[in-house]
Amino acid sequence: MADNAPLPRPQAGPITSQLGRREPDYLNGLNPEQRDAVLTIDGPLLVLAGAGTGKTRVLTTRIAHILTTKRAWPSEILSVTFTNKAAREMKDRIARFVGASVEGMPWLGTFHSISARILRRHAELVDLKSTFTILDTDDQIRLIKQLLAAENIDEKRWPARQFAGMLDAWKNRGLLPKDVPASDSGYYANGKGGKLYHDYQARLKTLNAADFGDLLLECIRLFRENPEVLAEYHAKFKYMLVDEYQDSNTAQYLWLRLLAQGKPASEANICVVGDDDQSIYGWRGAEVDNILRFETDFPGAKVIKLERNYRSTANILKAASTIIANNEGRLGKTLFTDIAEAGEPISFTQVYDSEEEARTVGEEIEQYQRQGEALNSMAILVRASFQMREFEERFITLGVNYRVVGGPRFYERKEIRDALAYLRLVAQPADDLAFERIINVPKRGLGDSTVKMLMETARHQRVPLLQAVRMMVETEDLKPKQRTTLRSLVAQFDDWAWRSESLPPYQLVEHMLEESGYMDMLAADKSVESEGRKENLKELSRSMEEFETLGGFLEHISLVMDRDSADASDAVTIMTLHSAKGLEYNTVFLPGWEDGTFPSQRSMDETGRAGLEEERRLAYVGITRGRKRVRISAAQNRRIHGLWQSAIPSRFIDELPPDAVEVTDRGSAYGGYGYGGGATSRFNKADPFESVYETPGWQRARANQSNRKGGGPLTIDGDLVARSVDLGGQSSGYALGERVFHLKFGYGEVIQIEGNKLTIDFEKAGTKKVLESFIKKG
DNA sequence: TACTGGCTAGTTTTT
DNA sequence: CTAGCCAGTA
Repeated sequence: MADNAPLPRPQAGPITSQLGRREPDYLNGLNPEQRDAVLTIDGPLLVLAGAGTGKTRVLTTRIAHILTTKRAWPSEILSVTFTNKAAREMKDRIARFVGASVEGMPWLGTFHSISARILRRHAELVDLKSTFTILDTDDQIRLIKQLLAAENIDEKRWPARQFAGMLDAWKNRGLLPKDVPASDSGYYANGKGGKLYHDYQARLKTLNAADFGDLLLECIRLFRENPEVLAEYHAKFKYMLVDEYQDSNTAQYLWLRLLAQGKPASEANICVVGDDDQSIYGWRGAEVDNILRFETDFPGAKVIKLERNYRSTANILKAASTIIANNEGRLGKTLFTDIAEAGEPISFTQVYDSEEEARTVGEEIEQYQRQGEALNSMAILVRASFQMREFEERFITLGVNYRVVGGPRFYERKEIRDALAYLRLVAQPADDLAFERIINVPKRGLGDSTVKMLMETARHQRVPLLQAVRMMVETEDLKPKQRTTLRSLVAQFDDWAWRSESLPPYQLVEHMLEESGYMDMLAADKSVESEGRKENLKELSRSMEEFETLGGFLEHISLVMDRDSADASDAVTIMTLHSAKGLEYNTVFLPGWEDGTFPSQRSMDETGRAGLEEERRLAYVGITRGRKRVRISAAQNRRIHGLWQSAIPSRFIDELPPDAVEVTDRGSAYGGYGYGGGATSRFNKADPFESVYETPGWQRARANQSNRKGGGPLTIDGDLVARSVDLGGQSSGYALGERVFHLKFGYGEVIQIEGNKLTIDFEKAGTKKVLESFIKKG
């Protein structure tokens, strides 16, 4: 963590210099609502900030205001964000207001980094040591696999990933092992889910480790079980601020509530900022309800809506607002702008296939570039990452510079994780997961059987693996070859541990990689990737230069996993809609607006109407990223899982306001079948919304369905799916005991029904949970 | 212990 | 289609 360093005492200078003025500088240029949000600092406050309405500005100015009016010291403000990027941006902006003295805002950070900080202070109260390791998903899976093996659970049938997902969901909901309802834990591995969770937690304690979920969950437990600790934080935090509140999950909500309990709810100095229309992480446990319920949680809360948009043209705002208006259960905001000119209409282009889509987008990008637009000001936002490849390929042939945001992150790359495992083991010799990772990397001739033996000893003696190695090399149990290898490995680690006292971390890692043979391994590797891997390791060492202690660096990498694209070159950005939240571009391309792709079929199948609404919010996020220009496209044909499928334009196209949209249909020119009677026809109707279900898109959707082979249930209809989900299993088209047929699994019998998910005992494939839409009556 | 073919599964991912 | 994982073989 960058702010781990001792804090400089805040300087009174810049603060007092602001006092005595009637109208501080930082209030200049704020609109009335923004100003209100900045100045209302006592009592609960909910700021509903639509896209591009100056949310971050309000948040940072508010902090600046609290500081300059001396209502609190930097260390007395708790300010929470979801991403490191947001935290960093806030720090930078506050520093600009108040001067460098704020560099030391120690409690400005992500939920996770702040929780980790608190936990390290009171680690012993939650059965950890303050040096505990933070596990990432990779370690988590490895650990779960071990537990599954110990329980003799078939990994094929009960994948570790699935259990990791369940664990995550439980922790997101703030549930300790004892709190998980039996109906929940009973499902996995025939009722062993609860026990596994319990064992998993126990294992974490012996490893002196916590996973991401634990950072919050254990913090909550700490507060609940130790009121005196909680009281300490009540006294400490005079003001609380939360960014992107719509993305908070139950655990984060509980965490905040506990910390806000120092005062009666109606007097809590808590300010949450968010936009219910940009809640796109429901599938990850985010509860939009948290923001919708704020006024109930904190009675008398003031609500301020920021609706004046400073980013986009009127046409873009109109399109976004019209689409999002189709959602129910909103707090209801409408964006508006002062800019008189409507700007370019949103364009919608239908193309023959995804290849042509990439070609078209490529051409347009080159055209805008010729007109003087920087590639940096253009972005392609896709629903799913598989859509990216086609654009990348096209840009390579065109020679257009591009940058992909997302994908495997730097710290998740294999070679980086290997290097980190070496470092972790030096910092924490009890880190068994790290040990297992590198014991045979590079290859040392220490295979499964040796590792098994070591683990056996470790378990019996109740010591970490590295310690078990020390014991084993003194016995005759190992084969001579392995014994020699292990002996020198231990000696190496002792040497590294000793060196770590004097060498700065970046030199230590270079030394270790060289000495361990890792670099030799890469040098011997003739594959294309090995060069890149070496580069990455160099980059790792470079990034470590600013850290003085190994512990400080490790904390940083486990929590601050951001992929800083330090790349300053001019390039088009390709990324998912999810990662685009919070960003803006002059020109935004939104390809792949086909029903099934976007909105994604799976979202609708799994969560029905709620899923569709979240997809719609994604559309809203996508459109509002554009400042000047938004260009939507849909392919008539797309290859999914290797086979070509014809697709109809997204239902969201039908929800766009016709007078802000311009339609072209390139697809028909290529002999593809267009839809309706000419591309623009449907937008010429007096009121395209008089019946949404009569629009060509829908008619085609319906026609498509009745033609589907097998004539399965209408899964494309959000309403129908939603109904079956909402009624909690009563409305399934299937009955318990019914014989059904699944294209892949064959015949089987329905043994459980949950909404549109059926558990079926297949004759050949065993028991599986499948979506109703994938089966038919047998 | 290390490699290679066959098989399976296949959204979104702030920490 | 294709990438990642496991099981069987050298």
